[in-house]
Amino acid sequence: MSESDPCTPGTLGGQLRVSLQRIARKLRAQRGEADLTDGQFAVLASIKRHGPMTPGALAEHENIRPPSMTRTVNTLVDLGLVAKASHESDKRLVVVELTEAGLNEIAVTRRRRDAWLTKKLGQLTPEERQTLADASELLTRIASQ
Amino acid sequence: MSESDPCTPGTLGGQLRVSLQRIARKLRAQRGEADLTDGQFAVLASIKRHGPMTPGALAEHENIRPPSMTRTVNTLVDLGLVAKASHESDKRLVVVELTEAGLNEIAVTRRRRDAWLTKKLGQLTPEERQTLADASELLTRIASQ
DNA sequence: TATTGTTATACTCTATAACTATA
DNA sequence: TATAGTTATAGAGTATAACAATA
Repeated sequence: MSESDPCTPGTLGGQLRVSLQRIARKLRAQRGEADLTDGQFAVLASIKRHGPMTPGALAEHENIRPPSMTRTVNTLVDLGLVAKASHESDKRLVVVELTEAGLNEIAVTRRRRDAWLTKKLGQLTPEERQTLADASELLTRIASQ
Repeated sequence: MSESDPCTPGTLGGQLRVSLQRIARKLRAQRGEADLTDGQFAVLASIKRHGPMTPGALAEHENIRPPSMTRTVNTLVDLGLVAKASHESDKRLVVVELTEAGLNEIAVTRRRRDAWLTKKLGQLTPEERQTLADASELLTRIASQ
């Protein structure tokens, strides 16, 4: 009945959820004024990771509806960060690909967003950083299931 | 060029940020149809944690502007989850407090939101859960600085 | 005159439904 | 007929600016 045993899945679940949401919120708050929104940046990162994709595939990937993705993609096109190409064989399809500027934007934005967390991590001990590195892998595994 | 040493603050920062945002997003996706929004729930949790507060204080707490908080609070009042009272001495102030229903809503929502993560944690080894428990504390410390 | 809260209004991101073009 | 993408329109949630009440 040690309800407070921190390693019971139930107890840990509640505690971990709170800490994860709190830090995620803090991370989000580091976004600069002229920065891309989370949704816009996620599209760039998705294309970089998985290669050029159709708007439909991007929408499914980001868990939003196709019309919303059309808007996001058009914004990115206007910003010159992605380009639309037509599919070779199936003319219904649009393929969204990164431009040079888009690729560069990913690097710049990542650097800026990492800065806050990197600074905080520098204040930890090597052991604590190792714990977070291990946790990072576990969380990625959980999230991908 | 061990750019990939996972315990360098810089490398870990990028990797951890990605995993944190991914899991936070997944957690958010567990929100049910009839569930409160994150902003609404945060208000309830904030009042429970810190006691009755003015809309202004809540707005500052949640990093949104006062007019937005007025809207959120009014929605919660309509739902019967909070109540507005007037301040004893300063009649400009409104004090927002939890109702019984609001207190109950916190418990129910927490239980529902914890369910998904708890299930995932049950599939880990005790050692892995300990790692996440340790990480949870570290992340809370980082977020509160 | 300063402060607190609210109202009026607009912008962003998302959604559903209807439309166009292609298979 | 079915599918991919888009356009049209609407609903949250947030913001800024202007206003009312109180200190």
